[in-house]
Amino acid sequence: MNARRRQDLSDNVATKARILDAAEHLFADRGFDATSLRTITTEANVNLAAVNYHFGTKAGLLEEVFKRRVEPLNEERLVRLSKLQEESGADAPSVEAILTTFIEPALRVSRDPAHGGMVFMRLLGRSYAEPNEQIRRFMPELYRDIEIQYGEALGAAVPHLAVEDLYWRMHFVVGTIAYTMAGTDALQLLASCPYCDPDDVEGITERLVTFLSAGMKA
Amino acid sequence: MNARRRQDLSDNVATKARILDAAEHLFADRGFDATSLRTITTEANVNLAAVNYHFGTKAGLLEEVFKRRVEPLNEERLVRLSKLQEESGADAPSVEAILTTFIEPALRVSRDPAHGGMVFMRLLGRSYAEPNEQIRRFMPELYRDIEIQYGEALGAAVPHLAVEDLYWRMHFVVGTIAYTMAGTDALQLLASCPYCDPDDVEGITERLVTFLSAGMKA
DNA sequence: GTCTATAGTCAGATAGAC
DNA sequence: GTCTATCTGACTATAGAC
Repeated sequence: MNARRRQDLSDNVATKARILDAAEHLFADRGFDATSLRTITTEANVNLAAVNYHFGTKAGLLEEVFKRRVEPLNEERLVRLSKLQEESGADAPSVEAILTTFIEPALRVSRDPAHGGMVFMRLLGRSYAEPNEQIRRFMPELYRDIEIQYGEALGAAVPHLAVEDLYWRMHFVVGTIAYTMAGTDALQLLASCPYCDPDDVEGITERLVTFLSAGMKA
Repeated sequence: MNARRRQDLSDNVATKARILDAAEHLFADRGFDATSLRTITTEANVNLAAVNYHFGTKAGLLEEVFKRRVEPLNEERLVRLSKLQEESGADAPSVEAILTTFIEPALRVSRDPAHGGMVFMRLLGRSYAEPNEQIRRFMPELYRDIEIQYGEALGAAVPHLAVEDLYWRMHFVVGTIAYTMAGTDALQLLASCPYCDPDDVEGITERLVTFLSAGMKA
């Protein structure tokens, strides 16, 4: 009996996870609208009706795909930011150090296939610019604490900046990171760079921090 | 007879233009997949079959929507860049001056409703991150000359930079501009900024140039 | 919790009259 | 060049057996 229940539970979890994995991958590759439930359930090796059973609607599935990755990611960012602020004592942490606590957790995720890896990062990057109603509704919620905490930290790091300048620059920072995550080959706009390796995540991170810190302090 | 022919021609042009206008607006608001030909033709006050008659397919319409705006925009950019280089003579133009020739034409377009205005800019910004096959195919073509000319100009302006660093920074620049154009309220991620006015296009341009130039020269 | 079968809707595209 | 009418196919979602 217990074995049976465990089996049921494990199947249940595995089914949900398989759907989430397939959806994540397909949404990242083709976009939300262009991905049908049929394609998702086929790739996940589950029945077509399973999505509606487990997630209610296709939009519900999309939301779960994001929540599963973004919540732990942002928690880690806030923990690192707190630690950094404690270590700095009375001094405000540097812009570089603050941005590093924001970017490095994303870097870690992007290298860990078990947490979505580059696939989810691509999806996340694209989502910042998407008109999809569902995404526009729940994403700001997922980022509320991030905005507040990083706004305060960066404000202390560049106190000479007017408030509106600070916010615009934070906006630019987020945009740059989002587009970089969305895939360096997103539009192959810079297709001709023979030296650029999109898989060199550490190198990109370093370049991002350098570039963004300079802009932030300008 | 002549009057009749002129009328036909004018109807033809007006029909195509009305379809393009409606499609541009609806694609920008809802995205490509989420916009049906029925919605477009209804808003344009033309018959459903007109899209297929004039543009072949829905994808063909999308391509025309982009071409109509991007080609003149990029031509103006290249003219300004050339002029700037002539004026500078043997000296390389500054990063700020180069970026200004890139951003200002977009600014001008965004203020001119007759050329698409903010609506098209939003669509264009989003398109950089879109997985749509059609867009990924024709956009790099539209930007080939831009990439070459600006790559050379910026390379001369920051000669200390390694080639791969230059390309990455160009990528960051394009990403930031695209994201900013995609709509400052794209995800309302920075919703809480009480001072930020998304309609203050000159102010945003100035801030963009400052931010990006600092990053470029870091 | 999983499956089959299907309802109900809407999509892009075209044939053929005018 | 424009229109009506319609084809064909795909989609999400659900009811109900197991």
